[in-house]
Amino acid sequence: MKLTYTEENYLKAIYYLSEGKSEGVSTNSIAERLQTKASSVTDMLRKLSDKKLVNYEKYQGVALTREGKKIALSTIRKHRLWEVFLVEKLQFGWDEVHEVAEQLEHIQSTKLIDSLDEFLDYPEFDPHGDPIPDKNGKFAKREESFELNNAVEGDKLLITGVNDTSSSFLVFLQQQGLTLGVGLRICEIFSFDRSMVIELKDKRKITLSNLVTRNILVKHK
Amino acid sequence: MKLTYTEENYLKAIYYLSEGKSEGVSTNSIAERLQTKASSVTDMLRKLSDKKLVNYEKYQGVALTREGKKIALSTIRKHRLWEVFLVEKLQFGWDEVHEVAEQLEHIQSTKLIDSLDEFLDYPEFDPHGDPIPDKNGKFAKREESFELNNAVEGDKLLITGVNDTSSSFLVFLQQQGLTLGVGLRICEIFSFDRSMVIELKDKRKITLSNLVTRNILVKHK
DNA sequence: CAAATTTTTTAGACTCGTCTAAATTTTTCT
DNA sequence: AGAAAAATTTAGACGAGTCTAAAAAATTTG
Ligand SMILES: [Mn+2]
Ligand SMILES: [Mn+2]
Ligand SMILES: [Mn+2]
Ligand SMILES: [Mn+2]
Repeated sequence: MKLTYTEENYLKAIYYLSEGKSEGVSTNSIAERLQTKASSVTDMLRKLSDKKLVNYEKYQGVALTREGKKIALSTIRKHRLWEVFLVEKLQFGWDEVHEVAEQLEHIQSTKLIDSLDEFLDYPEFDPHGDPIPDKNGKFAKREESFELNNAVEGDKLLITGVNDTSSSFLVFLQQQGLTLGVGLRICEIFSFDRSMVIELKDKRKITLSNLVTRNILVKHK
Repeated sequence: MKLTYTEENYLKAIYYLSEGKSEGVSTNSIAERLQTKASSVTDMLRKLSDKKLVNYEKYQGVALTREGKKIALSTIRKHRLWEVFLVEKLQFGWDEVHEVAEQLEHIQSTKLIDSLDEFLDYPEFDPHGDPIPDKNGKFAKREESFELNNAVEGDKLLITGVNDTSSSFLVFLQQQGLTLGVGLRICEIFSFDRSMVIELKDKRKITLSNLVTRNILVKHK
């Protein structure tokens, strides 16, 4: 089945919006995510439904079919592999890769993506710590990660990912030296606003607001 | 200026068709090259003309403006750099790269292409021996290359490129061990059909028809 | 040179993805 | 429940890129 750029983006959006949730995904949430109008979404849902990529009933929200999910995962796989390529091989910053990967993920060639996977030595996580589906759509589990704001004083942790992948947040983390794989220790947590003082390997102490700690994923060292 | 995939393909086609020639490029030749209809070409020429990317007068053929040529060269640069990437880094065969490069050439990111160029160590030629324009659109000259059918008995030569980049021709050459950089010596030329017997480094002798030799570029060793 | 042929453009239509405005259905609130 | 609000779909339109069929211009030929 040959899909357009746009159809793939819709499937990916529906996949992300349905993560966790058991009900169908709403028209408005898709519209918001794709920066388009609800009426455009309705049109596309009918089209994807005709192609048996989603189960869609008027006013009832939408869910991916097995085939639709397969395509969404394949697109996510391509996106994340390209992000690894950009960071590892072309020295992009982790805040710079998303926009380009958004284009590269639509290149159609099975051989290309499998060769790229091999060239990158079968990475399991992208530059933001998100797991990369393998050829069959299986994820490596992001082992016992949790959000930094749930840690307690004294914890020694490693950064494994981020929840917010916006450029501004990533640049902020980069400036503070907080990147994937960096180790840290919780020195102090202020209960009145849940802000935290953490210490890095080089003894530098940094204070992070709760907004920040909620968006950093860590695991125990 | 943000161009569509299709507009870039038209500019590239016009560039190739105008190489050498001094008159304008004909509507029909563009249609044939892009596997479309003359009426579609006329529509697009008007559009490109409005954007000042081509000089177009009804019934008079078309030529690229300075800006149009710049975009065509940038697209060709991207195409050829991606082809080098696919062959050098991802182990594609030289017959397999064109189709994928046709997609990759439309990815929009200056940083991406400049980083790729650096990553590949600023290659001057693509896997078919075609020169890669630099950032400013300047080509490395393909030094004193000529078509193999113009060689004479006894010549010792190196393969520098091909005229025909069709998959079937490239697979044929590959099978015969005739790839870029391979050395050969002309043993004999049969005047009745201009077919040639050549000898490779490993002493293997191969007979090539004139159709083949016309499509292989060589230089003196 | 005038007729025949070829090339090119125009006219009108179609698909895709989008939009605005209006209608309809569902949900929320009093 | 019934009204108000919110969510969703429908109707109708548009631009990009394509097509076929027909008209117009240019070129070739007798
Ligand atoms: Mn991304
Ligand atoms: Mn995308
Ligand atoms: Mn090519
Ligand atoms: Mn192309």
